[in-house]
Amino acid sequence: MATLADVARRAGVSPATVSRVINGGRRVVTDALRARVLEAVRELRFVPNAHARALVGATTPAVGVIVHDVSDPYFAEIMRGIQRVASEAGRLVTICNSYREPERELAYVALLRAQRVGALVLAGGGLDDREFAQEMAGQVAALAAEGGRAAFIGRHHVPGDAVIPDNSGGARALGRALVAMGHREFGVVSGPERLTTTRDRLEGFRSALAEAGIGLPSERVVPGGFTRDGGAEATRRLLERAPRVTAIFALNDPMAVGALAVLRARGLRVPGEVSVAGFDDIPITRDVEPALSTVRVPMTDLGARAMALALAPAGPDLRVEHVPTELVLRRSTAPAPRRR
Amino acid sequence: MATLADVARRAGVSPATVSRVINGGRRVVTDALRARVLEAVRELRFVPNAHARALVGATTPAVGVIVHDVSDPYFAEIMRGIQRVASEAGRLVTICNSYREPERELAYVALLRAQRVGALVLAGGGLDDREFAQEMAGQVAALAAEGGRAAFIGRHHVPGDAVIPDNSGGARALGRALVAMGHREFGVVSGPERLTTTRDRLEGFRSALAEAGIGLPSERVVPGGFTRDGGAEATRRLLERAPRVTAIFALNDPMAVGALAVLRARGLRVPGEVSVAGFDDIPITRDVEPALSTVRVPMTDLGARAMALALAPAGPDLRVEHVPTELVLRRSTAPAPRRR
DNA sequence: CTGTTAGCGCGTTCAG
DNA sequence: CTGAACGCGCTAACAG
Repeated sequence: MATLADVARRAGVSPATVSRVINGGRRVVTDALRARVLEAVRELRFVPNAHARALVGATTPAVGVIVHDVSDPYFAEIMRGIQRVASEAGRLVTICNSYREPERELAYVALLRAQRVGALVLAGGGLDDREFAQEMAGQVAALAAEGGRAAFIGRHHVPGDAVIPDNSGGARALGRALVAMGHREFGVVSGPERLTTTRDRLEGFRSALAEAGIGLPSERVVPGGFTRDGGAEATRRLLERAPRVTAIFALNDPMAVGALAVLRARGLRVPGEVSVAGFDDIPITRDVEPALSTVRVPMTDLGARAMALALAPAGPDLRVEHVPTELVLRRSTAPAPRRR
Repeated sequence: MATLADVARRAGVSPATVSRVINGGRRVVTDALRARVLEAVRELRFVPNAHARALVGATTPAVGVIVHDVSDPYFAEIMRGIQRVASEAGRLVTICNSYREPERELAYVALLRAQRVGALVLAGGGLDDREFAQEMAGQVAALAAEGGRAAFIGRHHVPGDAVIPDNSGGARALGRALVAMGHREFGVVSGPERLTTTRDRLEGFRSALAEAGIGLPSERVVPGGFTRDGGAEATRRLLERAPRVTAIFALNDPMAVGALAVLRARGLRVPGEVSVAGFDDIPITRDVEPALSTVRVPMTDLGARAMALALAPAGPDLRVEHVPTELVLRRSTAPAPRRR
């Protein structure tokens, strides 16, 4: 493969000159030479070796992103914002799927550090795990020591820049709305228990019910994976335990879609007999039947802000941005039926 | 940042020994020394610089994937297969979104080459563009010359290993089925015109209609972006031009979902007045109302096969695998109404 | 303006 | 089994 030295030889100039032409912010090379060099570059299909370049301290064009799963629409929307900001900064994004495995997540941070990405965004709620948080904090500190910068999306137990959606407040608003509609028998299709996202949403919802003196016994909170099928499975279990619920809160939209599918299969009318609400407001919420009530999280914005933080010049101060969420009522929620 | 030399100093050994411990396929280092070294590595949170490593010819643990857009469920499913095979091979996947911009796609190939990923999967149909194909062929050849390997998903005009779904055959099967249901007035919600995927699906559908002596005038083929909104927009234009169609074929599922939304908004019953079909069989097809008829493309399998090809030891032979597709009829298609 | 020189951090010879 | 020395491809300092 062609190297800078090859190009220099072919153009009859020194390596340094070729380097100047290629990186040439300044017009420090004669037009005649410059033309000869560019010609040689084209003929040889020369691409400067990014590794050699990074080795001498030049910055990498890449930034890194670690998400749980890009096939999850939540992260897909976040990616859109990330990509927009990165593009504007002339950076290329490399994405890594951790599939919620802490070990893989750490391995990816190491990989991206090894690749010397200057900026790193960690999307996806944090984990309530002391050991993991410590390990991650160490990695992030190492990255910072190398002149890089990491930004988290969601609440984490790791010190670092972060953009945090108001999960608790959104869930509380939803809870209040359902209570106002007369619901008293609630069920929650919950997410993985150790995620801060799960905890915050659950806590907000609980607090709204508590305001009205309504309890939410733990058998009414059924955990599952944050996916459509996870939601379906949890909904089945919930209906076995509490067949008389009139409102189901799924902790994210794909789970809510799974809940709708199960209710339809059982012949329970939504929202006639049971109301259903999700969280996030992913695009599909408008296309299911009935259209899904949910809490809008400005996902694209979240991604854009986090990328901007990660791309900002390093500094000692920790920047944390809190982002509001918004209740969106559609047709899947309605006043509670007289009785079930 | 900690370097290999730092680790060596701390452990009281030579850099070469540290290197051997880290890459140590062989047991060429005493257990005692090895332990000292690993201890130092941990304390310093040392991560070998991937750039320096790549520079001396070692392989990276990373493999690269370039897709149009991971937020498209089609690619998300493909990613699942890719990730599975990569994980089994102990490789980490870095994903790049080209957003269908040829220039960005080429830039990513260069970036990944520069990062010395040994294996590269290019997902997403090819482009009918001579210049682009040539440029890409050059990049892929350069990658091969460096000992790497690229595999394409979909039909491309670039010589290389590939996994190709039977787009044409699937569309033909769908066309025949609709004809058999008595449909005669067709409309197509089409994709970006220069993609081979668009062309192949369109061609297959056309050929099925032609068998029955039915023409498909070009004003009945309305192009749009391969997204839900692109489909909605194209459907609106189609309905203006040809208000009496009884069957709409959207060239992928998200577009079909957009079509359903528009038809619902206009009060046209599906499938009572208009039948709708998509392509790919992404998960959401089961959750829209009515459930969507489509052509199943084994996306996960596509990804897995392509990754396996890219990971296979280099060889001179070109391997191309053709993968069948399968017609899936659900509730969005039905016999043609008597008249409209 | 251009060429020469000296590393960046690592793996890999080659001696010991 | 271990250490010393070299060079991967490039950019940055310094001369000229």
